[in-house]
Amino acid sequence: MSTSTRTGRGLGAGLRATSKVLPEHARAHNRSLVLQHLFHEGPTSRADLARATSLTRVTISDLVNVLLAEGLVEELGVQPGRRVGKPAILVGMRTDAYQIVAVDLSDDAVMRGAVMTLTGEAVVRRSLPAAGRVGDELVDLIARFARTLVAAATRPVVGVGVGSPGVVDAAGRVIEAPNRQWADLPLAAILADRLALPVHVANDANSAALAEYTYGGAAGSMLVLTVGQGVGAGVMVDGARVHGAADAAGELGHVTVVDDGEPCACGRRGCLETVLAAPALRAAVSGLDPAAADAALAGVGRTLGAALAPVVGALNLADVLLSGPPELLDGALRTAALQTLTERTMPATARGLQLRMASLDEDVVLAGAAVLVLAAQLGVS
Amino acid sequence: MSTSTRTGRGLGAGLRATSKVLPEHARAHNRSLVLQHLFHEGPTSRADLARATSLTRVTISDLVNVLLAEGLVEELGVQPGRRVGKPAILVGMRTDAYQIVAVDLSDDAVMRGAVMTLTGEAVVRRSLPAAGRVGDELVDLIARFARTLVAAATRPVVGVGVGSPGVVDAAGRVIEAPNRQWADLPLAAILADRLALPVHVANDANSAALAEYTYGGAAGSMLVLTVGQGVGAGVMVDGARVHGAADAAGELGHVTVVDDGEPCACGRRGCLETVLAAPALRAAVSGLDPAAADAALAGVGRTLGAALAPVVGALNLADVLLSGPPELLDGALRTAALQTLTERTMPATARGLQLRMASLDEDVVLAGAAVLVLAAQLGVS
DNA sequence: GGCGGTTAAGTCGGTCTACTAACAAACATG
DNA sequence: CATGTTTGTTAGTAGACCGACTTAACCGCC
Repeated sequence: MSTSTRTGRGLGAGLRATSKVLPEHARAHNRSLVLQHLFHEGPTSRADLARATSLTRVTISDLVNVLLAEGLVEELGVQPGRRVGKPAILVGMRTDAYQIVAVDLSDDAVMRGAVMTLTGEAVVRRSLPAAGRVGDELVDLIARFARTLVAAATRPVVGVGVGSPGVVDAAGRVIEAPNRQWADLPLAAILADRLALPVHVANDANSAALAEYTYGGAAGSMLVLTVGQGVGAGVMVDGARVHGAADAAGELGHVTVVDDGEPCACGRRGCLETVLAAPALRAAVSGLDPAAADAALAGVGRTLGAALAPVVGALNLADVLLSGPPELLDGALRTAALQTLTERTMPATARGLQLRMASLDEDVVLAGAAVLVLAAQLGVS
Repeated sequence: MSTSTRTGRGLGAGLRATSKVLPEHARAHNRSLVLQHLFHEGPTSRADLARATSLTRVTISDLVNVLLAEGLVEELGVQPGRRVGKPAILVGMRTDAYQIVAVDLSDDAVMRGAVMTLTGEAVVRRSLPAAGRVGDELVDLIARFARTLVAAATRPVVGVGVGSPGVVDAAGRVIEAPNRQWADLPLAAILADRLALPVHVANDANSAALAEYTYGGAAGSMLVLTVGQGVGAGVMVDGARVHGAADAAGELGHVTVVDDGEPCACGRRGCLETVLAAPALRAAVSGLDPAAADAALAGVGRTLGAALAPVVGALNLADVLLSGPPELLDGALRTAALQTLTERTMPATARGLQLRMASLDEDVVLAGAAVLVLAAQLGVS
């Protein structure tokens, strides 16, 4: 008999909080399963949904009836193909019945926003100069901006998604965003209160990763590098977004990659950002003839490849995506980076690895903000 | 109305399989929640369990009754502290009522195994020379070895855990392990069949990470580097083990870290293993006076720190653990690696980062194999 | 010493969820 | 036109959790 459960080594060290699961949560999960299938695979009959989810037809019918009543799905008539038996009635997700409001704060000079369909397409676009606005004033501006977007929506709005620079926790609290003079700011909660809508906030580069995963068809183990004024990253591992111990996952821009390199805005030297950010790349190739420019870009590519190799090796990533100006990234730089990456990782790791351009354009962050809402409100991603 | 759900960009690309959840799965989850609490926090009253899990006392009593009937928990009398109200009856997990058989295949010369308590302590140890045994012959040997361990157990055996080199998928199939001449070998299924017990197999370094997480009190975002004949790694992200796109996560040993470095067994040059594996370290310091040896080790530490910086930055890890010979690792090497890591990542990342020795000794892999069983059979980790 | 207040645990009935079994509807085929 | 096949619905059942009530055991205070 053992009154001393704690004689083991180091037991009881960390409290791994997990929360209870009720039958209703199970139902919510199954409901999401149905939506997820309809979202990614298109209209499907109840019987096929049952086969795909391995739930019974009865349960599927029940779930579909609820979704029909909510207006999230609709019946689309009988399936075209003529087969034996009673013809199936197709059920499809009404991706145009609801809309999502997305806000992109990654550019500190201009706030960008859109009303989007559930499939990630912008219906209405707005932007607003925001240079110099910081702190609470900026929050006010965002709230007003979001309100105009909500007003511009032509369908009921499911929620509001925000991609913000800085460190953002899972609850949408901005832990720190120096450029915006934000610290420990519960941005999601504030906006949810003012807009009376569900609001979800995440780091902009992490949002980009979500967008490429959900809308861009990227693999479940992948990394997205966003190259713009700075360099950011978002990582998905085994189909889940990586948050990190202090919600700061993806901070690759300020990892040192060049010994005794150029000084960086962060105060140190040789950060990835000092060679890979768009301004740095433009400076590196300005005034050079094409061949020399390619050589310069290839050099950056090799540096990038060397920096990514340990990450790819440790996580066995399937996709590495570059998001940013294609004229700078999608050429010698990408080729050299892929070659270096392949050379510096073992074949088992490099096999099946892709290093390609992100498939979404400058709307990545907006689309990712939409995915935040989609995932949280409907369980679809 | 939208018959064209698939007009979005790239929708329907990847099938993200998730399986249905039934109420009984919810119950299994809640049951694990109770066990998890008892395991990590020690004996607890039903009422306290209810408060900790936010389930009701009714449900907790029901779950506890089932666990009592199974002999997994026991009543331990009233709580010592005298307070108002009816004294609570403590319920404790009977960590000595069941045992786990663990096998460590990381050393190709000798197979190590143990009968372990649920708290990860070895009760019986066995080892068996295995040099030269490969392929099916080795599988036979493992099966017989495991059978003797099962026979040596003094309590009912919950299951068998195996830590193996090579790439192992979630189902315990060894995708490839060149040294053992294994390819696409369903090791877990074979052993489960022969032993008539649940068997779980995972990569040895990944097992080590699990062990440090569960028994060693490591954070939920961490990386364990195992340094021995070779170099392996296991990664946990946000409390979950990383599998990787092709189940090859943690292959850091063969990431290139030195340009034009020493040739490696894998056929390439300058792999981390060529500088960090125990034989390489011993060779690097042999015949040197202490100061020169420390300088050599510090050099390796700096190389290691530079290789880990991108990983730590991308994942925002809280812990990096070194498992291996302390006389080589726990000195100048570790200090230099930590310093380099701190210098090469941004403060937000480096803050709260620890680089320390693993807290478990040479039993790490065995303990990790036990966690495989613990997690899969009882939901505790 | 008795009595109210407090906390722990068990009991009973109700709700929710998904399942099995059986059935009606609609179509293709011979 | 009968038969077989597939779809979707209806009715009944078992599991899982909860709220409300009850019993049990203890403290403290008049």
